Amino acid sequence: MALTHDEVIDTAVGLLRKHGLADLTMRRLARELDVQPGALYWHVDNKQTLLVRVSERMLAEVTTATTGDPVADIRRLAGDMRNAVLPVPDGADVVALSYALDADSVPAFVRLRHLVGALCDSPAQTSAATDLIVHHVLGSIGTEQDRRSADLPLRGAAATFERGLDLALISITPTAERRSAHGS
Amino acid sequence: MALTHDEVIDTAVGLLRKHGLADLTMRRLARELDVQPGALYWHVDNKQTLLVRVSERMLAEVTTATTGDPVADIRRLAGDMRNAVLPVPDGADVVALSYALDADSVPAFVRLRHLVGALCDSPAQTSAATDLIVHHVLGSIGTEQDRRSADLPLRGAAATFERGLDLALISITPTAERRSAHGS
DNA sequence: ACCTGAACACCGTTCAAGT
DNA sequence: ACCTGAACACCGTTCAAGT
Repeated sequence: MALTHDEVIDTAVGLLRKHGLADLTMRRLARELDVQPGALYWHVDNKQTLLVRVSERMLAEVTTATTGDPVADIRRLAGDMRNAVLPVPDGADVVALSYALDADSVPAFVRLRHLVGALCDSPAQTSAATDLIVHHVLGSIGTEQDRRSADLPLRGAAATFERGLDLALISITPTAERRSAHGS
Repeated sequence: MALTHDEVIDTAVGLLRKHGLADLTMRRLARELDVQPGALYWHVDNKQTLLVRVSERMLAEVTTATTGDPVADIRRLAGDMRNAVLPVPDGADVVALSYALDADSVPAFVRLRHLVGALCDSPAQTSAATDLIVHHVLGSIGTEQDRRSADLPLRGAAATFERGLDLALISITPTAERRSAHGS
């Protein structure tokens, strides 16, 4: 039976999940699929675009329901992204690449932008705030993954992630709401 | 004359600056220095620690003078980091690695943390805000470099960088100061 | 102390040729 | 249409042996 594009991507995600980027090579991927390395190039253009597809697959299931409160929704969405990417070694690097090259094709990013937009006055502010949040989410995960792979202590990674996210949210939350959020 | 550690790092920085990570290989580095690849391992443990030293070298000259206003100083320091890293292809990735593995050995990061601390009430808030700012700075640069190397348009990268930084600063600036800053 | 030579176990990508 | 076989031009790292 012939290889499919999806089969290639799924196997690539599995390889990344198990061993990280160092073992996600075109040759290892081919071995895993019992084909010659050259066969992969019928299904993907090159390794870079393969990684973009891998990133999209990793975030495909991050589609939280809306509660009506944008701040709460952003917090959940960011948390879900973290949960999806953190267990995949080097996941943050791969996702950062796809955010840079093709952010619009990742529903989770599109949705985040939409939620942030509900709190902002201008498109420029929406862009800046979305970027700030994405950079923090991916930066936190990346640091955590780099430290884990070097066997360094993680200190309170989850808490630092949440606190940084809260700071980013404060900057786009009207003062009135902010006061009530602090009280809760 | 014998090779020195500094000579190895300097040549590595030059290679990164000219061609990016894809051409900063141990073998290419050895060729540039007119030695056999194995010789490098007398001077550095492995490629990963070489990259950490390269990052430290890249940021070594980012040591802006203090003006007394922490917000202005943070803005300058962040801008100087951007100017130092942006022209070096894949520089953001390399610096992110060293921030994760050994942030305390990079004076620019230590100084940023100190400046942020002057605006925060607790060590936990200082950590969170420093992380937020560093993630934004490196994330912005990384996105810009990924897009540049893929020949994609950069849109207003510099403006988005500044706006995101401003948002991060708002979150740790007392309301009173914020109002006067907006007026200036 | 510092480096060479040579090896080991790999890479991404291309492309004529097969089916 | 989809894949093999084989090549091209590379990798990071180790280590006995030389000076």
